[in-house]
Amino acid sequence: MASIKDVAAEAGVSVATVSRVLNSHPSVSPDAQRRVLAAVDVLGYRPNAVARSLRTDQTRTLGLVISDVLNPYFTELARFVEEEARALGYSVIIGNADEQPDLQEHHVRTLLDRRIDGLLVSPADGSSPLTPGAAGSGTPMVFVDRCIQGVDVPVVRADGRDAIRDLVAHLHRLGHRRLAIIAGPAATTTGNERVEAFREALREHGLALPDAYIGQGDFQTDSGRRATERFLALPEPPEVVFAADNLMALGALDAIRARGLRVPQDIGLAAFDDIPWFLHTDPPITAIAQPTGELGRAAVRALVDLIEGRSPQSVTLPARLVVRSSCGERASNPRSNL
Amino acid sequence: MASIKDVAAEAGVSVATVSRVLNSHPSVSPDAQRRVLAAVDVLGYRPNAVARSLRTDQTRTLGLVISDVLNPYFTELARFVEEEARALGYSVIIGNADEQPDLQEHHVRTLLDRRIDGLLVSPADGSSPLTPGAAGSGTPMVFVDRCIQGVDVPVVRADGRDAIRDLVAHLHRLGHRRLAIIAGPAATTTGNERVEAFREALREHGLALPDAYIGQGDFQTDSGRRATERFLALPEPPEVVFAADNLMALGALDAIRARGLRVPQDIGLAAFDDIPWFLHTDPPITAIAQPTGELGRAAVRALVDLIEGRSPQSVTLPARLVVRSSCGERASNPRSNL
DNA sequence: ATCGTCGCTGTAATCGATTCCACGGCTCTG
DNA sequence: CAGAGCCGTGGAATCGATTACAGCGACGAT
Repeated sequence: MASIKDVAAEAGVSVATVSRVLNSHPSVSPDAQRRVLAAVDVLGYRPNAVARSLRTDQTRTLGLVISDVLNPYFTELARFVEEEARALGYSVIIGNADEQPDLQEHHVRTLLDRRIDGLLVSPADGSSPLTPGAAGSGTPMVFVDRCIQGVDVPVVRADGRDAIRDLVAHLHRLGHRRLAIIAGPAATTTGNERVEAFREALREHGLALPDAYIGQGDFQTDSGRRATERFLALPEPPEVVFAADNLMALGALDAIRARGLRVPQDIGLAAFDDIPWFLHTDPPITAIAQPTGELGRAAVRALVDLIEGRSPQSVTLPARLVVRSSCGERASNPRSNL
Repeated sequence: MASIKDVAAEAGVSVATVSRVLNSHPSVSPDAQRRVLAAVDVLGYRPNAVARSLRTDQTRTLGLVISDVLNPYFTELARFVEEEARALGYSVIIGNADEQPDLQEHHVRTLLDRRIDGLLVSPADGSSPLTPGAAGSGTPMVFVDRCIQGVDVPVVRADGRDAIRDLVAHLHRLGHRRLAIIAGPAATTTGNERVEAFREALREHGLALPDAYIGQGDFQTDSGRRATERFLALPEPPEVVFAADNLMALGALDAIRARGLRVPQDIGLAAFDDIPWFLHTDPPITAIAQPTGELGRAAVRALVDLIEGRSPQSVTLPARLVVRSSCGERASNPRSNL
């Protein structure tokens, strides 16, 4: 592949001049510029980003470490992140942690080795040592969706508290009293927060959240299935199951079907995270929607602010309840929540 | 961030020795090795992958350009690709083309600029000039899922012909005669092939595929919706709609619902690409499943073969029909297709 | 005693870019 | 007309690694 030297030779100028033309530096004569551009064209030259990065100490690349690419919520987030980053002139390298702390470590390390300009992380596990360490390594970093307590890094996330309160009110209005939750891993902030918000909302209605109604999940389909099976085996099973993410809701649906039960007649189901498929499940699933696009864009903007020396603030956006029919009542206007 | 020089100084050796230790070169004294390792530890040194890549002319990175990350099929493919690549010591950078040729160009160019060691592409559009050009650029390349005719590059893909024949036979057995297809873009091989296989399978049953029963889609949800609306407005609408990918099937389901029709009583629906959600839609959707994991792994192995100087062959794996109930008959044993 | 060999180490070139500095030639000014 | 200033340009240092080559002791063989 042609290098800057080849271009310089072809154009009859020095590499310095070629570099200046390529970086649109002002002091280049029109003639030299023309010759360089022609040489670039002839040779099909493309600057070597690796060499450039080494010299300039910037890669114009952002790292994004997400907990699980197969989760449509994160896929969507990743898409928006890439879009916004591209608009700002950055590329994005995605690392998929698959909810495994050591995989998360691996990706953070790899990305840091590549000298990415900034890191966007949705930590799978707060207790892993490297990720906080990365914060201290001087690489700009922003948490998205989830965070690690006690690490001083801007966080961009959605607050589901109000939406969960709305959900519980909705369920209470429908006459449901025995409400269960499938929680995420205790190591994640989103795992804890959603349980706490749920518990608090229940308390406002004079309801308790017994331990038996808290299923321990890990944000993966299987754990939703297992937790639901345990609920259904209880002497007094819950009337509604609320899954803390969409994959566990899918697992819950599996488990309910396998028992030969129907939603919502026999048991209600609601989920955190709304995805297009929830409209088409049997029945359509009531869910809490996060403003994924805004989240992704805000996260990139915060990170780029950090990289370019401005100081960003943390961002918290509201989530909202989308009522469908999986808890016992079809939304009054079925088209309204499409 | 500490560089190799700092480590050399700290350990009291030259940079050459440090490099040798880091690359486990044989001729280093145990003493020097110990001192270097200690220095690495003290400084928290990590080799700069950018500098290393510049010198060695290899990045140990693969590029993967896919047509649409939001399509669960591609997401899954990407996951398996990353997994296999990691096992072989490579990282993966994903570029999402969003079915737009110019975005695809952008990503291919960016990846090439980064001097990735190899490129895995699922071309959104065969007519774009850069991607074939990239093949000539000396960067190893493999097509996955889709290919560009006339470009001499190994292809790893699934052949849906037999599965489509099975599907048509299944539909015929159920008494359906008016079968329509929502095709993918004509510029993609998968777009054409599926229509041709469908047409051929129909012919075997003495059925025709009138133009009115071929909807032009672009593998996106909306196009599935629009094509289906057109089908339903026909004086004699089809009895079954076969969508050439899962997103268009989703759109078709939307359109059918919006008309107040029921699946499968009023109209049947089948899709190419099977995804977990199809089990939980109303009704569960009959689909053609690709061996995504095998596809992703085979693609990476072929690419790495190419990179490391072995000569890989193209791979074609069979897809298979998964019968559910969206075409009029519940599978005999509902658990058998989970 | 001398020479070759072997093991270990350091010096320096190199990868492909960016950028500081100096220099030659020109114009402008006093 | 001399000196200052500016413009365009090239030479060379630099980023952080890898690696060819040479040097240097120690040791064994002759």
